[in-house]
Amino acid sequence: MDHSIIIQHTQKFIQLTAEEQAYFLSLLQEKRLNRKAFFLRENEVCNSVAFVLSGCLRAYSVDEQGFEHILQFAPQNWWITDMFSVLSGKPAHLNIDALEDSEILILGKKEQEQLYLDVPKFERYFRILIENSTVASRQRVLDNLELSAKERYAKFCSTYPTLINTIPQKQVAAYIGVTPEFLSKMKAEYLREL
Amino acid sequence: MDHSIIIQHTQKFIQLTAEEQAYFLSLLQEKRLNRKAFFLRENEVCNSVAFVLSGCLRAYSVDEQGFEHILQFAPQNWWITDMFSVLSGKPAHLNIDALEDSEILILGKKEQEQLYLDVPKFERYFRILIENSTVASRQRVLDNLELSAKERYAKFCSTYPTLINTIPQKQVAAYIGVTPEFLSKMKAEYLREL
DNA sequence: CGCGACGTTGATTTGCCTCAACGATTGTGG
DNA sequence: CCACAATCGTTGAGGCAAATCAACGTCGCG
Repeated sequence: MDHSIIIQHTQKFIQLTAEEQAYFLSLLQEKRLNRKAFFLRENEVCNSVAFVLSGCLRAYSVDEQGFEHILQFAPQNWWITDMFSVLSGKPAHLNIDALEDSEILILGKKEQEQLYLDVPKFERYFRILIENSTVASRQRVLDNLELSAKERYAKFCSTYPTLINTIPQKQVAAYIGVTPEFLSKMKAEYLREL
Repeated sequence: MDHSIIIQHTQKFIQLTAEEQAYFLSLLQEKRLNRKAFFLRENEVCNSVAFVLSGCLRAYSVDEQGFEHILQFAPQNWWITDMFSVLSGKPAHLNIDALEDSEILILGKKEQEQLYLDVPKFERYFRILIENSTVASRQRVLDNLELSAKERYAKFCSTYPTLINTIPQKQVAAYIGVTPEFLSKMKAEYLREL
């Protein structure tokens, strides 16, 4: 696996010495996830965070009628976890699995806390990531309140241009909050307009 | 104004000496906001965070058709700001105003950064708050995806029992994402069932 | 080959919106 | 202190966006 990817990612936010890089990598556990394999199942307690080296993961919940609703996609260079479970120590509400064969690096909660103590720069790294995550999820709340299904689809296409061509369309539907049938009809109408 | 309220709030998360408390308070600027007065207007750059001592604020955006969509209520003991604008230095998308006569304490961005340097415990305080905020807004995204309007209303009532009786019903509608007319009809139906 | 997952399309239904009219309450200026 | 406007909540008739249900074609894969 190519671990340089995660180092490159940290370098967008903080400067690390070679020793700090090596130490950081030593705390990470690598793992392959085949398509449909789980990183986390609901009702398990989650005590780690995953970084995606290749492939794509998703976090979703399943409602009473068995429908999946996707909270987050995590393609290359994204972190993913159930923050509620990690912070509270309670069982997760989310499922996290792989949409395609993927390679991930896992950072345990204990290792993360130790990392903060040994290399405080990482506090900054993760703080920036969580700040961005908060801004993004708040914006998504507003998008769901003010945009129509068509507008949400258009916004998704412009925000995640690479994902549209790689993941099944029904996964996009489960993210923007419409049925797969309706998304299909929207696309047909959209293309007819061109 | 009763500044002890904010000290009590910090004490839920961190332990402060008398000196640290006094220093913290010295960085805060107090302000009265009458009903309908703004803390922030969209297109302004926001460079501070507000803590509500009394009253209630709200953060909302206005769509193309002039409809308001509420992202957050901030009653007593809540912090509120446009995090996107504070972090990026770009113009705010949100409006923040007072639903009733309110008293707030304002912490400027510079003062906050100085506070982190002088009393690192506050990094922990604000980190915990932002973590909780992330978990909450992510959960709200899922709620909007999987719950019906009736269920969202029921959840709002159980999550914010005090707010239901103090704020106008149309504000609740703008938060859960329905028209005021439809919320009225839902309530009528709800009461008829009892 | 045959099965399962996916996408498409059509007919029908429904949850929620739109528009309009009407009291009740609040607040405000004369 | 009253008159009036403004805001709010309620109710009803009708409309639309999106869901539901069902049928069918396609593709990848064991």
